[in-house]
Amino acid sequence: MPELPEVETVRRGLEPVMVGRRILRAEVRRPDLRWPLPERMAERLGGARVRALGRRSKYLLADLDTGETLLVHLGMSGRMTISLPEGAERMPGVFALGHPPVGKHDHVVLHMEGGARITYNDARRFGAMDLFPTGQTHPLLAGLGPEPLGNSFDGAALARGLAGRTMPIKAAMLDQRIVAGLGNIYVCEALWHAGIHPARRAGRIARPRIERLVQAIREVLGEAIEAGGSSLRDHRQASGEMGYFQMNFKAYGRAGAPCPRPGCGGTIRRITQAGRSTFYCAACQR
DNA sequence: GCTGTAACCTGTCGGC
DNA sequence: TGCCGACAGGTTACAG
Repeated sequence: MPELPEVETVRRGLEPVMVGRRILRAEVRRPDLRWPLPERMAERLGGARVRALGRRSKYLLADLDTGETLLVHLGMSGRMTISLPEGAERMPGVFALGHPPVGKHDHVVLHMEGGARITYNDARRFGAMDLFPTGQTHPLLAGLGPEPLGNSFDGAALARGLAGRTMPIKAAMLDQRIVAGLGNIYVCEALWHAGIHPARRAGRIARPRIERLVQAIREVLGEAIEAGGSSLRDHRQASGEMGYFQMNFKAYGRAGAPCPRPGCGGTIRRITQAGRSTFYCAACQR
């Protein structure tokens, strides 16, 4: 699913209906996501006020005034959608009024102060939720590498992460310990922009090309967030709207199409690496 | 310790 | 129209 831009888009959509507001009631309809939901989650969320809504890598983090933080991961197919009751005052980021009927894969529903309803839907149940003491580091966050849009991510940091690695650069960029938040789509896109072949050994990429890759990652992620993420099968913004970055894909999902780099003339190819599809241009990615 | 692969679960799409 | 297999944005466990 959702890679960093999609999760950030969802976070921005949820912020106006969550931050500063109380969760009046939490409804757990199915407790077995990737792991069982935390004990008494509905009781622990009910009545809590959301102090802040942040993001680390692909995880959403809601700090509550109960001293706990709600961690949410959307897995491959998870969605968080907002609905407002009929007749409610319109809010930024929410364009539809009226609560839709609860769906088969709506696993958790948060009834918010102000009338908004936030629904966590995840058909494949690869997603996760947990509660942990605010200020502590959750085990799932402990080993994460630098945020690709943060100040600590630069050529030197990436070079340190790749040093000595014999795995393909594509696999290394998907390793959340090296850089956190990238997934299959944006790794393919960033490697295309940087002109780096996805099968190249990670530890053998020259420093100037690593710098170029860092720049490509920042640009691709930044542009994707501005476009509201990419909507393929499952992703929607919290408002229910689609994202539009898929219109800008240069390599991902374009097997057989001409490489869009001016003057290249190559063709986008699809290969399988570590069981995942990789799209690249063999002519201009070396 | 590092790397590659299978598995988790469900929906969608294309081919026959 | 219906069935079947391939594939899908992530992450973990395990084998080599």
